[in-house]
Amino acid sequence: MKRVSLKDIAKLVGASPSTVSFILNGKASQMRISDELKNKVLATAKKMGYQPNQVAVSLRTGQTKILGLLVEDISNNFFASLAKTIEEEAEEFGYKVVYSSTENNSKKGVELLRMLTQRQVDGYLITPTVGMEEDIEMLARHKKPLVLMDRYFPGIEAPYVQVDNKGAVEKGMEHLVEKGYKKIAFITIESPMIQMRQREEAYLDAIAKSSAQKKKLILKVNYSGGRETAIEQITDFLKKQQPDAVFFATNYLGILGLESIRAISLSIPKDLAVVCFDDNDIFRLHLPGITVLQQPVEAIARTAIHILMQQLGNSKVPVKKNQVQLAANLIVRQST
Amino acid sequence: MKRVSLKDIAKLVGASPSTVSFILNGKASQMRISDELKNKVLATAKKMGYQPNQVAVSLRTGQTKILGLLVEDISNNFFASLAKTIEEEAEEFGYKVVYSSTENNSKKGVELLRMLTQRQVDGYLITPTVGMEEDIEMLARHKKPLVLMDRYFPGIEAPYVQVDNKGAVEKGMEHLVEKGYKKIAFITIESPMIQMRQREEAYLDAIAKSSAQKKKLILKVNYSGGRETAIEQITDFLKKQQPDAVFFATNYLGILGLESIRAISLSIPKDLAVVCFDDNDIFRLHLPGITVLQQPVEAIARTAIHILMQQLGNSKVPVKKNQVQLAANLIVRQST
DNA sequence: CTGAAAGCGCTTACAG
DNA sequence: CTGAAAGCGCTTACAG
Repeated sequence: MKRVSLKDIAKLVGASPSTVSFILNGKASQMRISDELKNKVLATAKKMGYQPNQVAVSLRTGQTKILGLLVEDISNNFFASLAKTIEEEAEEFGYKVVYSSTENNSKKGVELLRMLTQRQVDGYLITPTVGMEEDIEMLARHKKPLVLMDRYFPGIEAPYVQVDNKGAVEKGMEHLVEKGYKKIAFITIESPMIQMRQREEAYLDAIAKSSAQKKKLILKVNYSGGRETAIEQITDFLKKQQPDAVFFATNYLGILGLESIRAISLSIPKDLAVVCFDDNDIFRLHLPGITVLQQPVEAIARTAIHILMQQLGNSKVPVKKNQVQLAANLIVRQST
Repeated sequence: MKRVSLKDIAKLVGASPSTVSFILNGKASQMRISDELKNKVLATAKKMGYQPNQVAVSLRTGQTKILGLLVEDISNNFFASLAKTIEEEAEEFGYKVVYSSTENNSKKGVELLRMLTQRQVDGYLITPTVGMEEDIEMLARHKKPLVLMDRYFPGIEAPYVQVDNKGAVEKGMEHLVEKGYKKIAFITIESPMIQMRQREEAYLDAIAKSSAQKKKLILKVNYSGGRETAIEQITDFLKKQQPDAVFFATNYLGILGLESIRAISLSIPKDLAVVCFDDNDIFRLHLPGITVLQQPVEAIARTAIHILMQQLGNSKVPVKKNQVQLAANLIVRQST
C-alpha cells in the first residue's frame, strides 16, 4: 500500500504536478487556476487521503518547522512542565517540538545536538550541560536560531532565559532569617554550571550580610554514587552540623533531603526548617508542606519561544531583551 | 554560513559525489576505493565538519530512523518513565524517538498521528485515546509498524503491551481482604478505555467473590471540572460512604485522593486504608507510605520496542507474542 | 577502481 | 490560465 503522492493526484485529474501543488497550497486564486480544476483536485486529494510528505517538503524548502528541545531530564517535573509549555507555545507558531534528555551527560548532549542538526531543525532550545560549551558556541557563531534555558555560558554571547536565581535564594534566605533561624545550611551539588553558582553565591551573600549567622554551612552532594550515597552524605552532614534550617538548591536534592530527614527522625519544622528551590507535587502534599521557591515555568517557556521566534522572523510581538531573568515566587508552607 | 554538502567535499578532493558517499558510508573497501582517496575524503569531511543532511537521506532511502511515540501526558510520572525507557531502548537499535502528549484529547491525538505520518516516522508507539480508533485501524490495515501501550481497542487486531490490570487489582484486593478490610471502595474515572474497564471489572469480581463484603462501592470521578471539583467529589463520597479502605485506579486519582483525605482529616490507615495503582515518588515519600501496584514500566517499554523492531525487521531476539500483558508488583507500605 | 545518471517527493521560477 | 524543468542533498544500480 503505497502512499499517495502529488504526482498520483496529478495523473488522476489530468493536470500537472505543479498545478496540483499550487492548489493544495492554497495558491489557486493567486495562480488564477479555474475553480473547476481546483475543486476537482481538492476532492481527489481528500478522497485518496493525500498527506504531503514533509520530508520532501523540508528538503525542498529548507524548513522543517521543527524545533529541537534538549532538557536535562524529561522525567524531572520541572523539565517536563517546561517541555509541555514549550510544545504548546510552539504550536501557536506552527512549529512542532522534538525533545530529548541529556541526562547531564555531555557526550549524550553533544550527540543529540548533532542529531538535531542532521535532522535540520529550524531552531534550538537547550538546557546546556557542562561539555556542550563548544558546540553551543559553534551554533551561536553560525547564527543558528537558539535559546538557552535555565542556565547559560557566561563566555558565550547567546540568548537565554532563566529564573533569577540570586533573587530567589535571597528571598528564601530573608524568609528564614525573618522567621528567626540562625543556623541555616545550604545543600547543593558539585557543579560548575552558572545556575548552581548563582544560587550558592546568593547564599554566601546572605550569610555575609547576616548579623545572626556568621558561619556558612554548605554541603555539596556528590551525586555520582546514586541515591543511597547521596542520602548518606546528607544525613551525615545534618547530624554533624545540626543546622536549624536547610535550603535545598534543587528539587531532587529536596526530595533526597526529605528522605534523609525522615531517616534520622528529625521533625519539620521543629527540629529543622526546610526550604527548597522548585515546586513539586511532593512538596505540596508533604506533611508538613514544604516552603519553596517556585520557578515561573510557563513564563520561562513562553519567553524562550518568543525569543526564538524573533530569530526565525516569526515574531508577533517584538522582544526587547534576549537575555532574560524572571523572578521566582516564594510559597510559604508549614516547613518554615 | 552554508552547511557542507557531499558535493562540496567531492569538489574539494576532486572525486565524484558518489565515491564520497560510498566512502562516508563505510563502503570504501566493498567498492574497492583506494586507501589514499578514502583517507583524503575522510580527513576533508572531518575538517569541514561535514554532517549528512538526514532529511535528504530519509527522502532517498525512505527511512527516517525515527519512531513516533504518543503518550497521554508526558508530565505524568508513569508516561515520563515510559518515554525515557523507550528512548533508551530505541537507541540500541539506532532509532530516535519523537514524543508528544495527546492530553487524552482525541482531536489532538489524531492530529499528532497525522503529523507523525507526514514526517514519515518508521514506526508508531501509542497510548491511544478514545477517538483514535479509526486512525489506529487505518495504520493497522496498512500494515504500518505499530505497537499500542497501556491500552488497546478490543475490536482492532494490533500488537499491544500493557500491565495485567485484572491481576493487579486482584492482588491489591486480596491484600486488603487479608488485612481484614470489609468496606473497600474503588475510585476510578469515567472512561470507556479498556484499561479502566479491566480494573473496574477486577474490583467487581473481587467483591462478588468476597464473603465479608457484599456491597460494591464505586465512585467514578468526573475529571472535566478540574482538580478542585474532583477533590470535592472524592471527599463527598468518602464522607457519605465511610469505607474502611479505598483503592485508587490511577496515580493521579491517588494524589487527588490523598489531598481529599487530608481535607477531611482522616488518618491513614486507622480511619481509612489506601491502595493505589501505579507507583510514584509521592506515594513512597508520603507519611505513611502508600501501598501501590507498581507497573513494570521498563519491561513494558522494552517489550514494546522489541515487538516494533520485529515488525521493522530489526529483531535481535524474535518475539513470540505481540499482544502482551505483564504482571504488576504489589508494594506494601504503611497505608494498609 | 571510479563516475554519470536517475530518482526520492516536493516547490517555484520560468516559459508559453 | 497551465505545464515543463530545475533543484533541494543524498544513495545506488549501472556503465565503463
